[in-house]
Amino acid sequence: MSKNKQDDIFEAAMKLFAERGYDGTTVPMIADQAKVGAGTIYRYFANKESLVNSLFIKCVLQFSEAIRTDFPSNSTIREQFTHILIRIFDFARKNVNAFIFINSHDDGYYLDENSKETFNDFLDFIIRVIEDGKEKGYIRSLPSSALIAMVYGPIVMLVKMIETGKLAETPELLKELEESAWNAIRVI
Amino acid sequence: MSKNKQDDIFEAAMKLFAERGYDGTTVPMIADQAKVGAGTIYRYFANKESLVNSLFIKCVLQFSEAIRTDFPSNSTIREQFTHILIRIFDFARKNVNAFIFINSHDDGYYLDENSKETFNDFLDFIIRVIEDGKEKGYIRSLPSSALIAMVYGPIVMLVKMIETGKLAETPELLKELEESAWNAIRVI
Amino acid sequence: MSKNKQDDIFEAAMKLFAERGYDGTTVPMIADQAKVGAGTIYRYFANKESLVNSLFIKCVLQFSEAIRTDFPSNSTIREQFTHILIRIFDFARKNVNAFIFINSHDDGYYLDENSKETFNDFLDFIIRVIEDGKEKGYIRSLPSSALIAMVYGPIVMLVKMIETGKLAETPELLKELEESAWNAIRVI
Amino acid sequence: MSKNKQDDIFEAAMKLFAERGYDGTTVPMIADQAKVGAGTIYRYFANKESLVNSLFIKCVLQFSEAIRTDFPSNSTIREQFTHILIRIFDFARKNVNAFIFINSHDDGYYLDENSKETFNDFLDFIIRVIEDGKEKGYIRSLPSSALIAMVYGPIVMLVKMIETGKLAETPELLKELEESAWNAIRVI
DNA sequence: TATGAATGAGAGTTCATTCAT
DNA sequence: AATGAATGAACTCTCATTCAT
Repeated sequence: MSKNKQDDIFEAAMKLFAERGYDGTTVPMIADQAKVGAGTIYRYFANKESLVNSLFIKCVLQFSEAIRTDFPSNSTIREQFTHILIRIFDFARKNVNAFIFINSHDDGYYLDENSKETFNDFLDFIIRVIEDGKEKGYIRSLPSSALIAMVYGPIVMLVKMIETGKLAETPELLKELEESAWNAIRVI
Repeated sequence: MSKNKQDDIFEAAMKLFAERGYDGTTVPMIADQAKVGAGTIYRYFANKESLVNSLFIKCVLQFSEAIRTDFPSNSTIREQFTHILIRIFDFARKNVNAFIFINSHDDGYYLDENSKETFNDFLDFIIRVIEDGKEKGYIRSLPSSALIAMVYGPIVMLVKMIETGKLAETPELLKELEESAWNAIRVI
Repeated sequence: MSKNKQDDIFEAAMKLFAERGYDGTTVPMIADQAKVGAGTIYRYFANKESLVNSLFIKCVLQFSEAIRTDFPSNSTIREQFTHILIRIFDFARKNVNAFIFINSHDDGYYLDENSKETFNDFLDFIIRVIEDGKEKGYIRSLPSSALIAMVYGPIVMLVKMIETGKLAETPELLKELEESAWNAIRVI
Repeated sequence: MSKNKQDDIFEAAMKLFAERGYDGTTVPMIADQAKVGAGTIYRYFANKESLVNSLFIKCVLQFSEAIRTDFPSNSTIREQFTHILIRIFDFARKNVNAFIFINSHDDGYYLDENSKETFNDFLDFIIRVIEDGKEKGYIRSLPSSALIAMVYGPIVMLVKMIETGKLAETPELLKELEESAWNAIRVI
């Protein structure tokens, strides 16, 4: 199949974790999906927990990079906001399983410190943008986590709906969403 | 030590499912938490799957009723919207575990048709209100599920944040959220 | 079968450990031999290691008691020596598996501190008798552990031989052995 | 880094088997210790069982030869006895692992007929010396295996004690032991 | 010839479920 | 009606063995 078995395992685990959750996914399931022997997984990961953590970090870093690359640091807040939303949707479209996996596992009891830190580093970037917007008077002065929830909550839900076919993805929809999300947090 | 063992089991399962998910929760864990013998659970439920499904339906019906009771059918869309948001938050505050349980299990592979239907019935009520608003020109003409995502997504995320202590719940916050949510879906 | 499943497990494990060693014995083997389900073993012992340790301590304590009961503290060294040898052989005859198990597992890497201490407590009793004999001038002034080896080494080997049928046990043999062993350590 | 990989494997296996037993030692452990690839072991031995058996035979033959070389066939029984004891101790000192390996594996369930026969051939040599001594009236008329146990049992135990540091090896100790052992089996 | 990545059978262990009490 | 000891299927993980390189 592919050249790299570790990537096959990552891919398989990501898909299954996204669909059935960490505890609902067994190692043999992952092995089947990745088309490798069950023992092979243990050549690449110390155990199942180590696998989720490695996968989580990998996904968060990819996600983070997707958003930070070419970030318009010198543009207006509004443009920065648009950049982030577009990138999130782009990432989610191209990496549905990664996106769903991240959002359904970010508070798992099996995540280690390293995973939590990586996730928080990513959040910090977003929070800094928001804080900046608040200071400059463009964004409402609510707690940053609340602002994130207002913008990010809908996206997570929409992506799940699109993935399960409950909603058709259209450029118009994304444009409207972006506008709505901005309306939700901007100072009027 | 309630009078009713079935309710003790429901309560225990809800708490644990909300915290650790369906597959991360074992029947003995539930029995311990409910302070009943493990075998007792099988006097009330055919098996673990039957327990989640019963619990899910029970929670969704409670949630549904909380929102529908005293629904201001003859008021303005804006008032209806406020009613729904307040009731959702009220419910979430008084039944954190139920609220989190519903939102983290509504697409579980273990849910049977009955559970899915009950959940859809509930959604339909919300959708009807939204459709009405769209027809009357108060709400943007986006797919109803997208509009639900825009309003409900933030709430789910905020409640989780409040529950995990990442965000303090204040009346002001809820008011702001309500305004934001309305801004997100209203026709401007 | 028996009334007590824990004892069935102990008995089965002892026999198998004596025959095949700790690592050569699997938990399913023990379950089969004990006529219990494999899972039942884990109701009585946290894991396989905990089982060997519990068993080891149990056996050593039984062995120790067999030797110390009615120990003739006020008799001559020679009589004390005879007492110990007779009791060791009695114990070995009535509890072949326990005897072989103790002697083949007393330096296992899987033994915990508690097990080692229990075993050393037992050895200490023997050592004290020997030291007493040395002080009184009846026993050669060699290191006590060397003296133990001289007396105990043959016994372990003989019991194994008797168990595997390479040697027939007779009262005469035991008498001779006792004499030989005494000759080996006494001051001539 | 010897020239001969087979010997490296033998050496590594011997050390590990002596320390942890056959079942407690894995093939990768042996490969690591021998500084060869795990697959390489299978170029020299059909499987793990074949490896123990080859190693066991090799060790027993070395041991046997160490004792039989320059055996004083025409000397007194006493001198022959001394020769054997000295050679055993010499061998044990120079080949601790081989000595411990032999004595802890001579009744392993994994030994094949060939191994058992080689071991018995070795024992037969000792037995013949003993039988000779019994006939000539120098050694007690006990079963030869019992006499072996009386002499060999202490040695095995002492060597283990010396190896684990519980006892210091001194020329005096060996002399005393030799005397004791002789006292144990000689006709008085 | 030598390797070590890959494998799957089987190890230790857990847990949904049953059933004698 | 309620229990929890008992179970075995299924889980996570290990390791003897194979085989492409």
